[in-house]
Amino acid sequence: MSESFVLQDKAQDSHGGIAGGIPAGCADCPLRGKGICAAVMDAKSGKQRRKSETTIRARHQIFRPGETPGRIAVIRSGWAARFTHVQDGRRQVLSILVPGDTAGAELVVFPSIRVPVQALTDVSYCSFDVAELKEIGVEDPSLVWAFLNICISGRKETEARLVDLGRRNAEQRLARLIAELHRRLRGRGLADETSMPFPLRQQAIADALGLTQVHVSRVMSSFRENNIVQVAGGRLSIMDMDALLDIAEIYRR
Amino acid sequence: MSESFVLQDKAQDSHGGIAGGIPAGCADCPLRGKGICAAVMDAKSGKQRRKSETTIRARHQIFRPGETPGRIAVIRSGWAARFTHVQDGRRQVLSILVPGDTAGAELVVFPSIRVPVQALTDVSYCSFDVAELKEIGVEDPSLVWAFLNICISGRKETEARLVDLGRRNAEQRLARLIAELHRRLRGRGLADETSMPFPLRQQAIADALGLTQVHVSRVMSSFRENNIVQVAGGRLSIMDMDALLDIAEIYRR
DNA sequence: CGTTGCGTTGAGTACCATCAACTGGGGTGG
DNA sequence: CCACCCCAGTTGATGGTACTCAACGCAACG
Repeated sequence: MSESFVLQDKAQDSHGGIAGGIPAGCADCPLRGKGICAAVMDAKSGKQRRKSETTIRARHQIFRPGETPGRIAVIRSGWAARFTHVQDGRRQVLSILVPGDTAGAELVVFPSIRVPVQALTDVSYCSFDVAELKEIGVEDPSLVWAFLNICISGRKETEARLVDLGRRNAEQRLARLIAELHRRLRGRGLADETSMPFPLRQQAIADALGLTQVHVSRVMSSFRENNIVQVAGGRLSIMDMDALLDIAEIYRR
Repeated sequence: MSESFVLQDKAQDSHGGIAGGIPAGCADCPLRGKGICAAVMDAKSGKQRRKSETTIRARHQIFRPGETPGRIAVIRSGWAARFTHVQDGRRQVLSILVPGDTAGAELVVFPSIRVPVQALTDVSYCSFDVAELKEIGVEDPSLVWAFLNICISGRKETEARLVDLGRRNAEQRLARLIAELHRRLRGRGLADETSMPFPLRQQAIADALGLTQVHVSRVMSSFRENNIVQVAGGRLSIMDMDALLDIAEIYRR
């Protein structure tokens, strides 16, 4: 259903305008021209500079609750998850972040982190200083619109997940998660037509879908037995896209 | 968990600044000075005028899917719900709107309605023209920030609900819904310490919590039997706030 | 070669759904 | 005024999806 990432691919401005001002390391970045990066680099003032790229190991946290990092992260490679804990220690994953996604956008409004972000694989990300972004925003509202865009898209995505948890069974949830991830990765050139990188542990899937790891295993097994999807070597292959979308209740035009 | 409505009560500017430009009907509005209304009325340009107040009957829709109303609604009285349908006809309520809440904020980014909004009671609301808002936003970014604020707060709320559906049982979900609504209404002076207006049908609660109406009835009954909450005459009374917050796993400082 | 992490599988169970019957209030029309 | 219906909610019986607990397989790793 919802597009998670509607950020319009802005006109390729690689050779025009502020070409000379492109921060080092962005030149070859596949995310250049999209999302926050596009908005920042389109900004009239040349103030903002990408902070140095940071790398963080799998299982470590990019943002910790209570922190006030003062910077927003754009994932450049690897997968991460935003999550919360409940009383008894179980987790709920709020969203899964793949390259091109933004973490910590709420810092524009709230100074401190309430939703920790954990790297699911080794992750490298670029940081943007919130204070600088705000300054730019004053002169150039298009940046703020870009934020609004990201925020509203993210909310749409969260709401889609809410419907899944409220009104769909485990098979549908899993089928939809897979289809959704595939669609997002495809849109960024990170997956081919029937397969994609898939570093998610079953526990992470369970935490995202409101299930237990054991049950995710069962549903996965049933998908495998029915030749619908298969996971091997860190990749997921969709063997029967029609069946998958059928279970997911996603209809192509 | 989350404040749904963090919009700072801006300084009372009723007698300063643009006092002369306050649209008719706003003068006595309790929402004046909050949220979008505040941002619009603080805007330097005097362009925006509140559209005439609209009233809509219970069960009717404020926004219909596919529509491009070109205006955003701020609920002035009554309750409404944003929802979606799934294949088999069941519904999932994405959020419940009470006076002061905004409906259709996504129209700033997407022109057409994807999430219908239904009035749960008779509802009256004020409309703001999206095109005009955008114009104002160009001159005065603070309006866009107000939108960001609303959007991020809304997302926080949705995510809190996501955790409920993913990781909490029916009792906890209901307790949390009640506590949350009470907190929101309290913040707007629409509820007293232990009771609030409560026009929700059990089916609407079920649709919000991912349950069936029958099960909501059972949980409600158990709350009543344990003297925790009670619904009568369109109002809900919290007889035992400690027990309620305890079930909800909400801890007061 | 023990350990650790991840996934699989089985047995028993709980929570909530489903189906269905029934109550009671409020409106409407005969 | 009463019969009727509709709507919202209650209650009971039954069943299924997903949870819990637990054992086990397997690969990676030190």
